[in-house]
Order: sequence, then structure tokens, then C-alpha cells
Amino acid sequence: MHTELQLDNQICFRLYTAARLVIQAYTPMLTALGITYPQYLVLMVLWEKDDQPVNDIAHRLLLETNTVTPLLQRMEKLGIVSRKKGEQDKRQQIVSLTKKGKALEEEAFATIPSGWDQQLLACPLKKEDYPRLEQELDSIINTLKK
Amino acid sequence: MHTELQLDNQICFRLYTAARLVIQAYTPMLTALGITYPQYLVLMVLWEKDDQPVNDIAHRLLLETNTVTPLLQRMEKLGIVSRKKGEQDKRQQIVSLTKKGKALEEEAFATIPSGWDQQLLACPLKKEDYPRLEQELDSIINTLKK
DNA sequence: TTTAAATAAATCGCTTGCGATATAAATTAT
DNA sequence: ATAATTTATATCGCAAGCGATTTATTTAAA
Repeated sequence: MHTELQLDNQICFRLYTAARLVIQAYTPMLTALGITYPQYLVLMVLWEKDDQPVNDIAHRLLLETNTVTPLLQRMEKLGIVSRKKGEQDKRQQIVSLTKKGKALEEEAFATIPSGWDQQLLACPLKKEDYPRLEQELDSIINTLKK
Repeated sequence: MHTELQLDNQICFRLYTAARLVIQAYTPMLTALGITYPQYLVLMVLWEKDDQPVNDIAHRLLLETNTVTPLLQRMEKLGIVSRKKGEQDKRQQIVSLTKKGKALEEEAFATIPSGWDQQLLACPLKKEDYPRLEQELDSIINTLKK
């Protein structure tokens, strides 16, 4: 019986589970908007700065282009982004928000932050605990990203 | 520009990213053992207690059986677990470690804990920070699980 | 300049994760 | 006991993730 190999001692299992459950908690709100969680992430990137090449979006999300390209293709089919070949660098695909993609920002703002607060009402984690938690997650992320 | 909808303010994005990167850090060690991360989770459950029905494994991992069943089928094909119909309750499938599945515990113990420590050498998170981090993740998990 | 190396996306194959549904066995209700 | 309900798995379809490879374009080198 190796305690290092017990599920209860695994920070990784907690991260994996917390991430899944938090995404599940977002899902009903996102489904109402017609999008998935990774699509929501792409939208947040583009709401911050429109007209970005695939690579920049992928880097911002710490994902590979072989994940992001199909994601963007699905989003294009949904009519929330458009893609066009880059002017200076023809290898690039510049991704832009459509009118529908831009409109989703207000829809998301109207439902998601408040809905999320609801979900955490019963959580013993207090508002003042979040900054440290975020910092600690960031230090894990920064240590492991290449 | 809604700050609530910025990527940098999303605890969820941090959890999602940290989980992915930590799993990526485990992957080379697991690949050497011939398994994936979710398969490793199932093995940890069975190393703790062998001969469990699918449902118990799924509950322990907070996963649905429609995720766990195919996972177990792949593990059976790999020869690390076996499944047999339950004696008392014939609806159940009792999952057991094979000799190979049991042997993997020592192999994992020999490589994974030390390999993981290596990965985090450069991480500013100190050993004494982990218990609180684990507690905070647990309170998120416990709040969101049904 | 012509070639070689690097870069940006895309494609392929496979494993997860999960909503929805189906099937079989056990439990409860009538 | 027979029917209705619940429970344990399994199956199906689709969206991610990601390793590996491919294609097009750009940059660097010979």
C-alpha cells in the first residue's frame, strides 16, 4: 500500500475533478447560448482582442493548433467566427468575431457571472481566498508550461 | 469590456489549464507504463480495493459509467483488468486487477512519485502550501458534486 | 538564387467525457 | 404473482485534446 499512489493524495486528481465539475456547472448556461466551454474560451480571447491568427489564440489558451483548428471550424459553422487568410503572411488564418459572436458577449455577461455566483453560494471558499488560489494555480501552470 | 468575462479572471480556466498541464506532465511516465491518465486513476482505485463493480469505480472518480465502461473495456483489452458478472447481482460487472495490473503498482511507485517531484522542482509552491490548496479544491468539488 | 530549415495550419487516429438512449436484472407496488 | 419502477451497464453520437504527420508559405543559408 503506497500512500503516494492513493487517490486522496493526488493533487492531480483534484485538479482534474474540480476542472470537470466547474465546467459542468457552466454547461447549462453555455448550452443556453449554444456554445461549449472551449468555444467560450475562444470567445473570451476574441472579445479581448478581435482578428487574431490561430496560433495566438492557441498560445493564449495553452492549447495546440490541432485542438484549436477544429474548434474554430465548428465555431465557423455555428456562425460565431469567420476566418480569412492573412494579408502579410498567407500561412495564417485570421479569426474574427461575426456579429453573432460579438452579440454573445452581452448575452454571456447577462447570465454567466451571476449564474456562477449562484453555484458557489454553498461553497465554504470565501471571496478573499480566491486571489491566493489563483496565484497557486498560476504557479503550477507557469512551472509546467513550456 | 466586461472584466468578469476576461480569461485572466476565470478560476475555471486556471483549473482547466492546470489539470491539463499536470496530466501532460504525468503522461511520459504513464506512457512508459503503457497506460493513460484516466486508466491510472482506475488502477489507483483498484489498488486501494480490488474487485469492485463499475458503479463503485465511477462514483469514486466522480465519472459516469458511460465514461468508465469503455475505459474498462480498453483496460481489459490491455490485459490489466478483468471483468466478470456479479454473483449476487447479475447486473453488476465486477472489475478485478490481473497479475499485470497488480504488477503495475510497483512499477508506478518506482517512477511516478519521484518523477513528479522533479517536475515541480522549479515551482514556487512549497510543500506546506499543498494541504490548504487540496482543501480548497475539495470544497469546490464537494460544492459542485451532486 | 536555389536550397534548406523553420513556421502556420490542417489532417488523421485514438482516448476521453458526457448527454441521450437501450437493455437486462432487481426491487417495489398492486 | 404480475406489472411498474428502479438500478447497473452498455451503446451511440459528438466535441475535445493531443501525438504524429502533411501541406503551404516564409525565412535563413549556401
